[in-house]
Amino acid sequence: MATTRKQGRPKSEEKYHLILHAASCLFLKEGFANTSMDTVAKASGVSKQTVYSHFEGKDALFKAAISSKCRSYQLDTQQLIDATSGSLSLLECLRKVGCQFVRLLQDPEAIAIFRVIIAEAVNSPHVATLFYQAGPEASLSTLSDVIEKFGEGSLSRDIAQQLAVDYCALLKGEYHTMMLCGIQSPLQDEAITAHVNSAAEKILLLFTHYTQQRN
Amino acid sequence: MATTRKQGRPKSEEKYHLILHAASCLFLKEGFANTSMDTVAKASGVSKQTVYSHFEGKDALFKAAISSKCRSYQLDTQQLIDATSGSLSLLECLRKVGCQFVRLLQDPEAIAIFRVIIAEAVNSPHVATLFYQAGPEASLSTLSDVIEKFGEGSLSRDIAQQLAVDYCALLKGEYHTMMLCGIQSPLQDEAITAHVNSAAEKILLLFTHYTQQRN
DNA sequence: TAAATACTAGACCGTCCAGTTTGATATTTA
DNA sequence: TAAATATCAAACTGGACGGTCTAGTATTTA
Repeated sequence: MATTRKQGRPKSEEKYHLILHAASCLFLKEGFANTSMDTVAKASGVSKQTVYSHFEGKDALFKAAISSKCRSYQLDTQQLIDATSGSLSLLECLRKVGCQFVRLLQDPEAIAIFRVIIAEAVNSPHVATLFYQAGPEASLSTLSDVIEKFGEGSLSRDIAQQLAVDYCALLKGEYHTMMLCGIQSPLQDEAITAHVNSAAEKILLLFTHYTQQRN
Repeated sequence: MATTRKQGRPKSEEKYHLILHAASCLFLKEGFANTSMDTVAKASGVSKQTVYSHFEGKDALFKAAISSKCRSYQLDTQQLIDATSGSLSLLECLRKVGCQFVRLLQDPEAIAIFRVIIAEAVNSPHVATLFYQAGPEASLSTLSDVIEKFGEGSLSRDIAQQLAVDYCALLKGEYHTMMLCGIQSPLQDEAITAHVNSAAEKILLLFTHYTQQRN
């Protein structure tokens, strides 16, 4: 019984992914309510019945589509860990991760995910939780690891965590809210750098304040 | 022609407000898509036709309802202005406005407005802009006035503005995002005070840093 | 009183849409 | 080949909803 294959024609994995991809795009572009199952079927080049054979219903499809998108939106944690063991100073390290973070915040698709999540948070709390854990929570946790490491023992885990939250908050600033409201377009590269530098310096100031306090 | 009264029975102002109130509640609780005109009519104790006689259609009603709600969600600016001319220190002043701000951020109804605005930002950009100006923008502007005043000339308008944004960002922290995602309930009073104190101290640190730099 | 407008209750229309059903074809295993 | 399952195309069901229409009643001004 090594491989108990089901009898009959197997479900096409390709079609599964076609459907998922089309659904993700549509949900992000149009929102949950404005995306119909017929449209999804048409967009994936598949019959409606096939959509229903791969996914139980609209809710299940939404959950699957958003979940798959979440996976592709995370900070590059490996790069961060490399940075701490390298020769970078805290300031340089903060700048590096800050740029990554701001680019993530500015990404139109990430904004779209955020919008859809918030809109459906009441109806799909599970999806919202999933998104939060895969996105913000994971980023914060990595960032606070980095900060703690630079503290070299003179910074409690709590304070490191708090500095990570503060840094993210400063990086968001007003831009994030404005983008969610659709009244701010993504920043240019130069503006991003300037913004990140400013935020990183502020955090560094707080960091030295907290580490000195300990001495 | 002092008062050119229209002939016939006048529209009832009371009914207008009943409709608006019911619509606001429903839009906030259920969102735009999940609120039907029939439900609005029923909830306001008015016939459907009357709803349509007071408002052109669902979009117009939404716009009016959200606009009216926005008006009731602002920082108490008068109180802030009083505070600056009183004997309060900057720290005390920051604490005071911070508490007000956090309470606003935590208010379930304010969160609901935010959610609806974000969800409909693409379809109703005008409403989103209106909300942003009446809410966040107005608060920020008042707050930066206060900070600038405390700078007593040694703080440029730009820096004051930036500090105001930073303060708001720190006050939001992760809580705001979490609440929008529905994975955080409002803080207790003690927690609010602690959070506000911590943020205010950080801003004070930055404030003294920037003012000393000028000397 | 007469004209004009507001309001009600409910039927009605057209559309959209989630999900089902049907009947034929394709693919896979036994 | 036969049984089993996937897929397709298209029709269909049932319900929700935005918006209109009707016919009768209420209120206001001239």
